[in-house]
Amino acid sequence: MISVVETAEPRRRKAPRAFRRRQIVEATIDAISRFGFADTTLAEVARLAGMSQASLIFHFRTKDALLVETLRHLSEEHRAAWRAALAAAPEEPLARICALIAADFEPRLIAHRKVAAWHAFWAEAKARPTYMQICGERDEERAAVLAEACAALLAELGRSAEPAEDIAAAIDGLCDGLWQRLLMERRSFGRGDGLRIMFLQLRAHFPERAAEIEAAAEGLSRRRSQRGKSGT
Amino acid sequence: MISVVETAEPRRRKAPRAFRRRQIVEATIDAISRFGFADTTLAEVARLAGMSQASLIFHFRTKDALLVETLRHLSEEHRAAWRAALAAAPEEPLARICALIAADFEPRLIAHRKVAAWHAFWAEAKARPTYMQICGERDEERAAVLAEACAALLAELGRSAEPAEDIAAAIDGLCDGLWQRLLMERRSFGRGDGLRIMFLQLRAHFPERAAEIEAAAEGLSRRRSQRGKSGT
DNA sequence: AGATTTTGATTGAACGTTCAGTCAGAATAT
DNA sequence: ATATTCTGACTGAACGTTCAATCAAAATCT
Repeated sequence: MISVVETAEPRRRKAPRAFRRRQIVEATIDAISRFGFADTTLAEVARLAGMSQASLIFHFRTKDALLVETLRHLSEEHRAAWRAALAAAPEEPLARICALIAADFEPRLIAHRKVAAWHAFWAEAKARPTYMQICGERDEERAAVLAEACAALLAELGRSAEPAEDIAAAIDGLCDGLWQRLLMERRSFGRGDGLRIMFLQLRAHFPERAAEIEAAAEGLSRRRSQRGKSGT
Repeated sequence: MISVVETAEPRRRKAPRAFRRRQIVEATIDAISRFGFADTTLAEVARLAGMSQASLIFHFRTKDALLVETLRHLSEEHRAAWRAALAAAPEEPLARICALIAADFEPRLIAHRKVAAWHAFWAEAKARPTYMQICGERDEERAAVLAEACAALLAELGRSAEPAEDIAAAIDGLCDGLWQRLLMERRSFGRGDGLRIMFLQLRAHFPERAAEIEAAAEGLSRRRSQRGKSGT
């Protein structure tokens, strides 16, 4: 439970730059999730990464740069996940919405380490404009796609008068809220619970398509069991 | 914008214990909301409170104790708010649900300072069991009341088969998610937006009572304008 | 050999906490 | 009423610790 990434030959030097950086970023996520943002020190990150404190400073110039890189890593991973899910989904509004929701609850993304780190950055973002910007970019893009899909679906249903933006905001907001629950009630609240509630809400917003939504939910909980626990 | 609580005679010594403690707690909320948890130092809190660093330690024994007291203060304030709202609401399930939602968006509670501080504590909670416990107590109680009201409402509507707990979780989760948006998009997202989306979701869950819900929403946005900005 | 990567030892700054002492006002004595 | 004692509130200066960052030397790779 100490080192994050084990190599076959434990003492290989001169690992590729990118590999070491990634290794350090993962250790940073671990440190933040275990000790919180305030108590995450370079010494602790170095211990978790299995290397010296000076090495961290060699690869990232400052602690701040390391933290920014870590947030950017989380952000990119999340963006890649929902983009891939969207690309794989059929060109149909409801399917796209379901894909976005499912992507947000992929086991890899909601691993406790990462959810904890996300929240730490979010909380700190108000004080650091850089964090705010990185988080903001990520959210805006996804929110736009979701709102678009909602608008298209409402048009299909002859409900164009209703505010697609607000329905999208409700879906997006519930995602965030359930992520928070994943963090706070790790033992009693898992991926299956989150997905179930998301799709319950989706059915409430689009009762005409309840059957399809139910089917999509079934498909998801079938492929993976209740609580996902994969790492990266 | 510097001192939190202004007194008529600015330099009165020997202020009542409780008064000073409160003054310090408010300064702590300010410091956390401005600089983040990691950069909140006793020196800064002292500056904001307009007194010496040593005085903070005199009133609270340690920095940790001050932080715990601050979290407890936020928690109590929130609990008092929804309990009062519940007491004032008619003994009718839907009205109780509306009251709980409205209470969560009272201007006093969603002042930027407080939302920011809440999130900072939530993020640190995973690393500090004490925080987790204080946050947990608050949530559990409210969630139970909300679930009960949902169950009663479903019974009224002849929909007892549906999972009241999950609908309550969806409502609660959206509250949390929208709070997060209040924090991240302070400029573009206010109390009115939050309430509008909350009631949109509520109408989706209980379409039979859409008219009443609409009326409740109207009543709220009428009494207070779009974005509330009260202090304390 | 020369460039790159890694590290232990070190440094200066910042932090929470301690402490001896000041001050104002209440309590008590005269 | 005035003087004296006592106590809780408050402070500035200092202490010991912790932390991010530096650096020169060692190890490794090309």
